[in-house]
Amino acid sequence: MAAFQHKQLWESIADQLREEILDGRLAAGERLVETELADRFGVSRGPIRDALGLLDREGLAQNHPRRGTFVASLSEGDLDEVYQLRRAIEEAAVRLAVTRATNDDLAEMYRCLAEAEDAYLRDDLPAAWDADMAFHRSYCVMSGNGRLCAVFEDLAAQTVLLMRTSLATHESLAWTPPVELHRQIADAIRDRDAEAAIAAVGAHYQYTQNRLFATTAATGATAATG
Amino acid sequence: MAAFQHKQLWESIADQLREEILDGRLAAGERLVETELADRFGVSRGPIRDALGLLDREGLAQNHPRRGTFVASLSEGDLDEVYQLRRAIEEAAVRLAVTRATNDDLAEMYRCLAEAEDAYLRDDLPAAWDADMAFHRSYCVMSGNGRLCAVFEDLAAQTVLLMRTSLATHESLAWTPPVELHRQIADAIRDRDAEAAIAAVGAHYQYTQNRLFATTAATGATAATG
DNA sequence: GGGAGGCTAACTGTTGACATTCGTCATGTC
DNA sequence: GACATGACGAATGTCAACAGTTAGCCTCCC
Repeated sequence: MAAFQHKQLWESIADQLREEILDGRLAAGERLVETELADRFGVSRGPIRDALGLLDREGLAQNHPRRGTFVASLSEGDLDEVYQLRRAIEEAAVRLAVTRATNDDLAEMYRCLAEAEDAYLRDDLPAAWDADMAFHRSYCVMSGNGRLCAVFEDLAAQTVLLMRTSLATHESLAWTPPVELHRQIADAIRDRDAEAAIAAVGAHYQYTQNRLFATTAATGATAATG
Repeated sequence: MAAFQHKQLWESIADQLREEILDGRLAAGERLVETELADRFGVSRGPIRDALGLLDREGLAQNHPRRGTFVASLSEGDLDEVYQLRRAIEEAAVRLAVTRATNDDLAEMYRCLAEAEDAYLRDDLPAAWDADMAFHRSYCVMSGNGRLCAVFEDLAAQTVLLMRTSLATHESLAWTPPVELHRQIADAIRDRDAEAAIAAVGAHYQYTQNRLFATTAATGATAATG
């Protein structure tokens, strides 16, 4: 199951590009020229195309046939979609997690939670966001559902991209995430209370979406993109 | 927005292969040799590789690096995963659908429902399954969430594959789907009652999973695959 | 006779090159 | 002066070929 398998060339390239997109080194909307990337990575265009294809399906890049691939530039409509889906995914995740979580799982979850809270107190926002995502990831993994985790990972990456790009310029988005709501989720999972856990996830996203809606409404929504 | 865009070669090939996999012409576990497919479609291996890559990410094929691509053979564990995710996705879909559904949308949904019921009465199981899936699809589209629809489509295809393959030999799987539960979903959406709609979807999947669990438990679960 | 080792064939991963298409710029006309 | 038209350049889609690896089979040895 865990046999070490040679990482494909295009897989490594995709990892590298994904990191750069999420870091912001590759700006949203930037064109990804196959020949340039091929030169840069010292490979031919084949693996580059495979890597770009993966990023396209992950939602981090957008491919327009015969016109090229661009770093995804996500709109506020995309933000809505991502958060709606994340709520659905995570509600299902906690429903399963309460029945499957081991003590080690719970410890890992609380560790992420503590790290996030600690980072907030230190005013280290990037670290806080990372730990926050790790917390959400922890109970998705607990669900034991690989497909669910895969969808979560895609949405997590797109969330990071959303925060990194246009929407990040709205300084009001650098708000303090609701640590109290996070703790409600964690405690409900620990107590094996499915209904409470689902309600806590729902409350979390209700709060987040209200917050985001207030922000985007205040700045004036730019309607359509791509 | 709806500009006619040239369909890529690999996209057409993926469509064709997907159809054959879901039809059963390509059996589960069967090897998909790139050179053979290239000869068959009269193209080179490039577009074939792209098509297989798409099917891999859709869950209809499984690629083992350096060993080849095979038609996915899904286990009972996969069945659990798919249904857990479908429940999550569709609960979210109806929550959104109740706020967005137009009269035309509702009419289309009830048309699918009627067609499904009609097919059941005619004992035309394949047509019934198709109409059933079209019913589920109808309210996913209503959600207006493109990412949600994309995930649904992947899961729908995998559901068809599950029914077509190993599990289809269990004749008890050819049960009469719960038309009453379907109607509850439809009526709740029509009445713009989100809570009732979500509950109806939950009840539908609770019933289905109980049914499937009873079936697989009775036939003896074959534990792991791949 | 059974098992380990090497050999062969086939397929995948990758590469470089060609043809087609899209965007851009310059030119000509109204 | 502004718009439409044509040509040029560049990048993508596709193709054919090479190298590395995997799986299967045969042979040899115990």
